[in-house]
Amino acid sequence: MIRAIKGTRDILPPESGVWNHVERVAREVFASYNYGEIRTPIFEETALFARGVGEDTDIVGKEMYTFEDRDGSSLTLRPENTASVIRAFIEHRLDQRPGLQKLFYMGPMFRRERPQKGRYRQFSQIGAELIGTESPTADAEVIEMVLEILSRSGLADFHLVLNSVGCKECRPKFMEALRARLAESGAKLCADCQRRSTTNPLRVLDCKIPEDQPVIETLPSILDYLCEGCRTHFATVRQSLDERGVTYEVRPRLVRGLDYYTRTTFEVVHGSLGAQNSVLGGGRYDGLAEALGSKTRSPGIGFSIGEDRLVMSVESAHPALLKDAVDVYIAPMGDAALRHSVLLGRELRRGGLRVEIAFEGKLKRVLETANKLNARFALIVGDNEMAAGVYALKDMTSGEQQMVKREDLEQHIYGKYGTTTNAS
RNA sequence: GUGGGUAUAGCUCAGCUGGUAGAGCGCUGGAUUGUGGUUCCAGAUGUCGAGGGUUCAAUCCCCUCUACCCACCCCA
Repeated sequence: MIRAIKGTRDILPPESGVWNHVERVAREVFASYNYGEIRTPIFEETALFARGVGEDTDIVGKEMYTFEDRDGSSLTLRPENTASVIRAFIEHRLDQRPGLQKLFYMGPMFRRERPQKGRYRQFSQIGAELIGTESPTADAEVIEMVLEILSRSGLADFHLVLNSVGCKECRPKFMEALRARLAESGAKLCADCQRRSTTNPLRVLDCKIPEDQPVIETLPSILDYLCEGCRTHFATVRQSLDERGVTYEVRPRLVRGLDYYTRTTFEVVHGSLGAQNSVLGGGRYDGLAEALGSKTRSPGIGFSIGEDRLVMSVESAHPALLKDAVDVYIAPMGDAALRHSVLLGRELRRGGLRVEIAFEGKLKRVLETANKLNARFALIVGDNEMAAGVYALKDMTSGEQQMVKREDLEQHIYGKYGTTTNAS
């Protein structure tokens, strides 16, 4: 048997309905903030990610799906989308367009990691980029927007953590101080942290081992090293969030996995996700466009939601979304009734109802199926009905059945249930 | 890349100190020629993950492999 490749999976109904639900919500929210969709290729020149994401990141170092094309060039399946968006921004001279560039995307990304709960080799992200402003109010607006997507998707108990990682002026000073401190007292830390001290000192700050905490407490905080510009920028971001009523936790030890972040970084975590509790991450990247060859300075801020994880959280909060139901299940009795039902069903469908017509089977069997499919109504079409021009409409929940004229069907169905609420 | 767990029917899982398999759900038909949900009856479905070893005999014990899950690293 041929199976899906490790770390990839099929999304089947009814779960695919939850995916559609969160994507629909995201599109609505993006539209309300005036973002337009950008669709970039799924593979790019390897150099784009090497330069854009950062040579020293794990993503570039060991997780990319890279392959050689027939002409010998090196291509890579996109491990994230910000680099591609900036590449497109530069390539199409979007900096020359009026106003800010506000772009969103959704789609699959690829990283060759060991799969586990909430982590796949092909996974999907929903993200957005706001390019062309350094305004801290923009940072706050982007954060507000992404939280709006979460809450309108049905998530309630998520937690926003916020930090500033400084700029190319002040971060090196902090890194220097951090390395110095680690050189002094690093020997008291766990083996992992000793390794991190040289490979990725920032990660030491994020260590969860209780025994290491006393030492970690004494390590310098980035917030104490911010330059004047970064300090006021961060203060204004916080003020704007406060004024919007957005609650957050400032976590000076919040570390992001990509090299391009400057100033504001943020992350949202949610329980129910296992060890991978981060449902989205984002931040500002003021130097990225120039690093990728832009002639004009094009500061930006963006985020990306782990759609797989968001869906997982929404499902745990709203199991009902996984129960999709047909509105009307039509049970024709005999060939003439079936031909009649086809046209009747089409009318109801055009009226916006979710309708299924049983092509074969005895009435008892058909009603059984209607029941198993959670049909709200069964509509029985037999000789009596066709002759009289009325149909037996059966409410599958209450069991009540009444004869309804053709033109009154929709009214009866909607009258009882309002509009349909199917996720998909 | 490293560690742990699991692998038996379509699904969820039982299966004792070795004697080649069971339940629930689902599926098919019937009790009921035009009425589902609750009952009742009957039925179909397994290379017991793969390969090798021990044994008279292996789903069970041993070895190897593979897949999946969880965790580490790291991240969405």
